[in-house]
Amino acid sequence: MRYDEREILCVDMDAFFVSVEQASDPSLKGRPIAVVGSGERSVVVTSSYEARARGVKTGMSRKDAQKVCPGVILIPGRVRKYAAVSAGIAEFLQSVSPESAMFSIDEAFLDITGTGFSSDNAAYMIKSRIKQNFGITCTVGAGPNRLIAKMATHVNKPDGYYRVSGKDALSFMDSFRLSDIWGIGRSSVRKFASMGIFRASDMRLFGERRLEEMMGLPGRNIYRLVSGESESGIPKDREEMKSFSHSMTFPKDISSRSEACAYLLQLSEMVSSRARRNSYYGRAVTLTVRRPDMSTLNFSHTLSFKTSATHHIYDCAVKLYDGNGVVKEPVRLLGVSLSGLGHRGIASSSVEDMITGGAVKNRLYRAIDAINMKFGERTIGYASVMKCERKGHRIISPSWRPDGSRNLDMENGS
DNA sequence: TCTGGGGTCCTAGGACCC
DNA sequence: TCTGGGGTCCTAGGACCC
Repeated sequence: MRYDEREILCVDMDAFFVSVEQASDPSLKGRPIAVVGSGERSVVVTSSYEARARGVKTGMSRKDAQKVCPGVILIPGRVRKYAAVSAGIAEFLQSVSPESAMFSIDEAFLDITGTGFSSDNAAYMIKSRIKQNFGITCTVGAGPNRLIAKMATHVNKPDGYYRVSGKDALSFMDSFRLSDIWGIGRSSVRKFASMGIFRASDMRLFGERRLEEMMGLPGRNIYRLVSGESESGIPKDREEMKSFSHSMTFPKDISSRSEACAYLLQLSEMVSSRARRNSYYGRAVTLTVRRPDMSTLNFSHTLSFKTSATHHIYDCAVKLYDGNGVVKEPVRLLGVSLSGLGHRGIASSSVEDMITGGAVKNRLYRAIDAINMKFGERTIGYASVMKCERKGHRIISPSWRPDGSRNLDMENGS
């Protein structure tokens, strides 16, 4: 296999949210801490290495974390703070190479080919500057493409560095279990295990042709992954969003329609105000319903027009709720998503609205958005939403991007 | 008192049109 | 009238990522 003569770095922050908390409160250093969401049913998002050593894992419920690690310090996440640090890091990395991009809030790729830096020099410089300027450590992986650079960060984590040359790429990939390869998830691992394939080397022995015959295109793509093939280019920051969504797991499963509708209104408002703030309009509304047994259903409907109006999205969500018999069983989670996005729409003025006062509603949304922007989320809102037990807007996620229209306007920010 | 939230991409069948 | 093919849109579901 041949690789381009490129030097790609992957810069991965170590326990990012936790590290930011420790940098701003040094008394937390060296202690078992975990950043969590705020709901009763929220989970661990990130934990310190001390907590990990005592069994705390990402995705664990708060209770389980406290059970395996008594005395663990649970800290509700502050997304704005993390986003600000992430943006600072992005700016710094741009100065190292203009061919760089944050891939998520805590991870970046750089192409340093032609910058005059060797991978080793760039890596050590980046590590020391990030430590100096932001008070946190990171791990750098280097390789001929993005996949290998990313996989190389797994070798010496935390606060490490590892480089893989093009000629070592295959044997490097062969050293991983399938489950540790970026892009191969639990479901694929299970499927391959049933075929007697456990490691990258097993799969390469199995052969690309056979895999493609058995699994089609996805088989071939996975074969290429385990062979260390991937794009070497740096992904440009995506400018256009494809969808906006919000969902909510309730403290207790709900079964009344009126309660569900209040939450649907709240979720519709969260989605549509985000769309309006970023000048998007969407056509497709999807309702997500999770049952107490965790089974999850999606129902969607495509409107004949693009909209960013709360009442259009809400009406659609309620129709999907009513039209699919959702009310018959208790609900653990509800979600509303808007997709089919574009920058032109009819605001809140469908033809019916022109007659029924949509233009008035449109002005009302603008006023509500302006007030909430100025004085804080939900300074003004729907009365039925105010009754909701779960006020939402609190759960954090590591995937929010430091810029653009990703959701940074959450609470618990600084 | 198990199991969050926000995204992207892909597949597959059916409807519908040419 | 019968037949088939291609293309696109819609809906539902799944896999995977951070």
